[in-house]
Amino acid sequence: MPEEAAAIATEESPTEDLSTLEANRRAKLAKISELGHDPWGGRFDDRSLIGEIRARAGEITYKVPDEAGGETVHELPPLETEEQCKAFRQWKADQGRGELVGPKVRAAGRIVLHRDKGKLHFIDIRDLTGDLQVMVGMKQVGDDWELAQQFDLGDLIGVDGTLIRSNTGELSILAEKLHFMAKSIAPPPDKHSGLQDPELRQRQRYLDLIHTEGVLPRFLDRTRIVASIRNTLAQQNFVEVEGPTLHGIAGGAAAKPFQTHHNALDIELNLRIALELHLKRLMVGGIERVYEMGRVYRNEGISQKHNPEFTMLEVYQAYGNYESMMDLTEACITGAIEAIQAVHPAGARGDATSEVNYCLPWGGTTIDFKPPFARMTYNQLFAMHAGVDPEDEQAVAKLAESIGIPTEGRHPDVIKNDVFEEKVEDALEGPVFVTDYPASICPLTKRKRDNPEIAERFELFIQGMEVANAYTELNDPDLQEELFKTQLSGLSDEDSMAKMDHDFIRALRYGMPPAGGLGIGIDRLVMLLTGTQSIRDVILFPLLRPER
RNA sequence: GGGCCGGUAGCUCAGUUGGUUAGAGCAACGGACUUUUAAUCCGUAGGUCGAGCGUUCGAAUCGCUCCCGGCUCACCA
Repeated sequence: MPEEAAAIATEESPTEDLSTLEANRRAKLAKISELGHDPWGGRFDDRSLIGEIRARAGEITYKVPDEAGGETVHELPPLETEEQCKAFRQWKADQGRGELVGPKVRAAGRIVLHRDKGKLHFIDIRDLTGDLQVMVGMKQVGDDWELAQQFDLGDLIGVDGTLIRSNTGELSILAEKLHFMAKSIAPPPDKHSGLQDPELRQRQRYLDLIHTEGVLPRFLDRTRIVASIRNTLAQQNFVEVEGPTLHGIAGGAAAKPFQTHHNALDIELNLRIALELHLKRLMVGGIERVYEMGRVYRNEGISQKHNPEFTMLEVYQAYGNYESMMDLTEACITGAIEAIQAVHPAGARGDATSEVNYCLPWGGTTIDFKPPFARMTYNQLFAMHAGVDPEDEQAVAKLAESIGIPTEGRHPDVIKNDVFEEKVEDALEGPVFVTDYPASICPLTKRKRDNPEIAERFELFIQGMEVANAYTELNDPDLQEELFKTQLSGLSDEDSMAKMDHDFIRALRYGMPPAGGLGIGIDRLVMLLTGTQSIRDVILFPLLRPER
């Protein structure tokens, strides 16, 4: 053979033995077709969820025919311990005849374990609601026995059979008819340890959902939390809307936007960084209680608490103020806790009562969400955790210097706030509503009537994380315009004119009702309510570098 | 961007001071088994040790560069 040809042959062979595992699975796929089954399945009506099937365990009986031609129906004893199972097997043997009788059931799921014991296979299938054992016996399934030989871990199958218990008490479907739904050509991860590499877990989230314990329930909890918040808001007559995500001017927060371009209009656009300005326009339009829960995009760093796209809830309530938003925040969070606990049996969390447990695990500790949450002023917390009188500018500046915060030529309140972020926020285990912020660091907030130094604002801190932020909103268009200009004063005229949202100011000039406004970071709230330390574990597909 | 740690079979991981042909479990393949529980038992096959360059008689192991990831600090909110 010429050298070149040999080189080509070896170059090509890697693709072929790239995976003998895959080749084996493809061979079985072909065999399934030969046996007259569609290896990619089809509609499968009237199946029950595994959770529903498990709930029917009590219907299983043991029928013993008697001499008169009738039969005696025996209820099954508890079969939880080895002794109980052994005793039941002995009892069955003593009866001489009789059989387990259970309801006919139909299930579908993914094969996650496979124990092949000669002419009887034990197959564990998994669906959204849990796992269930299927017993496939050569005698019981007849022609489908050959199909069962083509099953691999990861395949999706359907089963018709009788719900029974095995000799060891395990609830099982004794299969009578098998159906093939889809072949897993790619081999699944280790059946026991699953995926460990955090990158693979995020990149191939589908595998993580199937194989990593706790992942699917956590994301289902996320969905329940979101649904519950919508419920709470609906009950209080808030109207959900959908604002634009493409903004000419990305306003409503101080963050770097992602930039994009519209071809037909030939204009530059930004992905939104906040929901605020359009929701306020809608309040002008008469939607007095309005909210949006949606994705915002910030072109900034990634950390355990930051993903470039995240879900934000913003709520505005006409004729309310920041204090109305405190009650609403509490209602949303406690409602969400009740919603996720309603689906987890109380015992599963080691809690014998059926009452809602507001103490949720977090790292090695717990967070007590029992309402009402603590409410403390900014200055109180400052004195408590920074150990310095917040009114004493000299002492605050001295403390700032000592922890490396620059003070030269900066506003005392700005220095104070740097110290607050450094010394106080991390110490706030919470939940605690921090109120009465210095007005100078909250330019877009209404001030207290009796004390213009204090802004009507709160932030909710839990475990050092800022979870919610609320204001009594500014509705004076002239003042708003003024503050926009001040905010942009560092930029060139060209830039500042470009960034001034004139339409928003124009809207305010038609009169926006006085209102309370609230923002909640949904991802962070989900982290706290599910005991998850990383934001990437509550986002199904966090941003990753492209695969190389 | 800085510091620390890591990348070995499809998956989970060992691999000594640089020393023979790189190992195990699971998964796969062949065989036994109709009540198993990560089934078990016997046998077989499976590797560009992240990539490249270098040091050396000899490199998974040492050095340099790069790629990828994790943790952490910084940045950002």
